Amino acid sequence: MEYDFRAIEKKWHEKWAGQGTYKVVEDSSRPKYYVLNMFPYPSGAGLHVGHPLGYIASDIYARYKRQCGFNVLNPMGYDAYGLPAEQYAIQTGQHPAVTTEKNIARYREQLDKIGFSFDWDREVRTCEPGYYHWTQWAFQKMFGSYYCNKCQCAQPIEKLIQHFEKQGTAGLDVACSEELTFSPAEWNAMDEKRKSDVLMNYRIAYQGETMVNWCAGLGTVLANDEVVEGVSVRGGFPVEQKKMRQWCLRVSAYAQRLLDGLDTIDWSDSIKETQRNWIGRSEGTEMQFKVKDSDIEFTIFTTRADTIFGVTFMVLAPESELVAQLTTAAQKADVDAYVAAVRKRTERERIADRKVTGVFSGSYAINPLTGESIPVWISDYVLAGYGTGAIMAVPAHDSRDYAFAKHFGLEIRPLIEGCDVSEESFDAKEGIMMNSANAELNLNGLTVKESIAATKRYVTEKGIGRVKVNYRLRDAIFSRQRYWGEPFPVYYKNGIPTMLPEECLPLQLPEIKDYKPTESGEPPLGHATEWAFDTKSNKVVSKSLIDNVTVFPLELNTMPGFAGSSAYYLRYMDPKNDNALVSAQADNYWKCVDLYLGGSEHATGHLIYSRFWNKFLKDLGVSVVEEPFAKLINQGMIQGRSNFVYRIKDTNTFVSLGLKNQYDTTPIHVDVNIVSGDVLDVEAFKAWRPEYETAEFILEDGRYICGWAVEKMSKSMFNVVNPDVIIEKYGADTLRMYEMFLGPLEQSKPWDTNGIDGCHRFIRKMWTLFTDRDGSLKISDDAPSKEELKSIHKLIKKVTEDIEAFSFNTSIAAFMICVNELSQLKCNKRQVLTDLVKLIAPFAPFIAEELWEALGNSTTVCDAKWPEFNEDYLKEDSITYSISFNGKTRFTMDFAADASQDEIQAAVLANEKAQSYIDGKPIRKVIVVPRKIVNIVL
RNA sequence: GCUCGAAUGGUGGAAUGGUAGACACGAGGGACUUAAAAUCCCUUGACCUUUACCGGUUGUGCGGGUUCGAGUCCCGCUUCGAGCACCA
Repeated sequence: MEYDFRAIEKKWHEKWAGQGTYKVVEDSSRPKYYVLNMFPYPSGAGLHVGHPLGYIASDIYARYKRQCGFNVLNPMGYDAYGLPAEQYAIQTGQHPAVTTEKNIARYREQLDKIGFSFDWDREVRTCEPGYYHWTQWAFQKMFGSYYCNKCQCAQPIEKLIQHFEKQGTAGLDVACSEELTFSPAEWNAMDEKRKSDVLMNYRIAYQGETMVNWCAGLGTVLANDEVVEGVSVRGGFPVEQKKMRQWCLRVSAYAQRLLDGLDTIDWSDSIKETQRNWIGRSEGTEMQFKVKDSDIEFTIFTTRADTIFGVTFMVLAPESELVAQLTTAAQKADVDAYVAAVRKRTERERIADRKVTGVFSGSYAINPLTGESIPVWISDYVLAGYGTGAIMAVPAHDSRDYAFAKHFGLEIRPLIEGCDVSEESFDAKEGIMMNSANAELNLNGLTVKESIAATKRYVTEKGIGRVKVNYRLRDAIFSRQRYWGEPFPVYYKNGIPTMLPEECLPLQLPEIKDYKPTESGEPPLGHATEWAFDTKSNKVVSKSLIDNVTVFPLELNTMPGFAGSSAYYLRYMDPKNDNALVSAQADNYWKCVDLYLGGSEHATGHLIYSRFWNKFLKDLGVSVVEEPFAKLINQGMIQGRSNFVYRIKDTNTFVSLGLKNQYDTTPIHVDVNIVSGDVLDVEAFKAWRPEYETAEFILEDGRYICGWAVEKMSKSMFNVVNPDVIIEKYGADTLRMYEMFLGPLEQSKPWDTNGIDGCHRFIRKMWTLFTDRDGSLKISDDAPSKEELKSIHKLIKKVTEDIEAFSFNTSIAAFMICVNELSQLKCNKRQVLTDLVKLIAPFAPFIAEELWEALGNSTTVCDAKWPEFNEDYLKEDSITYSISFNGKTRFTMDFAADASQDEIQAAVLANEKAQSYIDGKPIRKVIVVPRKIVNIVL
């Protein structure tokens, strides 16, 4: 019986499919375990060997858990809506629905070959109406909710309306875009449109006129996490700030819960830290400043209330509404010019060029503690979107204020004893205060910390300020001016956004011919002809029927990519349910994802949105847990290992790596698939590109050696390795083993096909443990020897510990050692080999099934009980200790395994050789390290 | 600038404060073979010593410290990676 992996893998693939081996149903008699991978975007390029890394790791864990008796949910699906899918469609000139379908089929084919234990009956696709029904449903629920700060949860908007009717805004503590004040009478007098606008200020899904990241290159607005350094993450197009009316999600309302939740989940510190940074909680003080010779008051936010006596000017953000109010007639021309100039600058220019700029408004504010008049300036170093868009400037103790003061020649007043502010500001929150006293408040002599507390207390009591917590986290912009996304289930009733009745969901994405985005931001859905809502028949009808009486226009924007990926883990629990996102019964059984695997690049995107979305669903009573992903592992990226050939300049001659320094050469990327062990297949190279057909080579030792470098795996570097090619040559089991063997799961590491032979040899070596050269099974029912039992139980212990710690590379090393030992021992004992098959099953399921069957089992190895470790087999009769003097090993001694430390110590000191080292010198210390070393310190 | 993480042979990487370099690749040598492939065995951090065996020195980015003993812990750097960044 030769190890014919192609036949074996085909056979088991069919059996698994035929027998529904991986079908999962809720089973209250067994504990559940939910393993999940971040589902892929089905891109046009197909999978490369980097993609399945996380899937393999989670599949190993899922299979292990199943063998340990858990009912394991391990689903897979596709994140099919969104920018990448649409960009690919546009590039290839095909409809996104067509390319998406094609790409999914290709992904599925590739995934299937690797032997995953996915329950494909639970597959979800975000672009299918049966799925996005519930994305739209959740959006409607968010629209119909506001966030109560008192009870820290979402509430139905009807409750808020009742409050307005009875009390207006009095006694309200809710999340909002801006603080409004009105009486019940005023509320009741509002017309429908006005009421709608007011409620938008409170809804969790709301429409707001906000500064957005507008990307003309992609023809859409983007969320903050989709923009890096002023350009779009997708495509790298410039992004500018623009005021637009957009749908937004009030993620900021959940900032504190998102922060607190981090302490309850098992995620890496680095990703928690990233999220904490992104949420950016900052505890400070809001203070009122009166404007001189005016009844205008404005509020600033500061974390350094203690420095109030050092304020020498104020600064407003150019976008602030106060700018118009505070600018004096004399300064108006200058201010207008400045504001216009700032508006012209894109985000990118602001980042690239951080010049100090600003303009005086002409007004003065009154310092509430000193009564001094202080000039109010306008500068773009103050951001409109953070705090109140206005600050008090303390140049002595803030480097930005310092730079501004120096530039415009404003006063710098130090407040901390002994600090030198002649060259730079003293920003540290330490030291003893000075120059900080008025008739009622004396901070002099206090530490900075004490002063902050004292000032907070003072301004609160005096009613000139209050303690305030600010967050950097902004609301998520939820509209995209693109075609390929979930349509909003919204129509416009005379300008008032209105939700479609729930029974009309899902609102299906219409087929249109021209789905390309437009530079002006006009959504492609504007081209749809059947895109109006008839409130009489509750049907989508032609736009030509719009009469704004019973037939109204539908929303033209679509939802962003993260909409569909925010609650998909819930849908896997109950993917075919037409009546609910998930049934209470399924939800109560599976609860949350126990193990979530994916890349760390989603730290500030998907992983925030998903947590937010889940918290909202929890408030609604749909999700049963506060945090959706109990444990998160971020697998590292697989990088490419590129190969180079060296062309001598202006020739078609290529010189081997070792000789290239003798010539003037240009390195050229060469396809890694025609290079083996850094040796170029010269004939394949000639056939690779027409221009190389006549290439000549300068060889060393008769071979052409290529150079190499680790780079991102990408088509343009010709270093993409397709898993299909590896599987064809070595089999899926070898691929799985090798991906895990490459290195620690969470670390980025380069793919190097050269090393794969080691894993393939291991698989074949294991095969020969079971079979004779003539192909017959060579299993014996004799009792195993002591050595054999020791070897396999060492493995059981190591592999069990390593899987629990997700240290798969070291467990594979342990397999290699064990199989080597068993080969040396010529072990053919059923008991030992049965355990070996059970242990290898999660890693190499195909060969495990084949051998499991060969051992005479009729069930699948997936349900084979995980072997139990027995410590007795590892016990040794005697242990060799190294005897050291002053840290240097001198000789060895054997002791019984159960010898006590005292016995060992006494025996060593009585030993003749030891005596010769001691040689009458006093012994300071004897250290007996269990099972290892006896160190005698003289 | 702030926060977090990393640095070990030619390569990927192992090492609860206890014999650094497991395991694998690559390389070198050998066995089998007409030959090759496949397979198996040996060597493989560097340096020194030796005909050989044996033996020695040194060695985990750099500089200190704690300890009988440090890749591992502490302090101070260097370099690389990641996140945040006029966030008041």
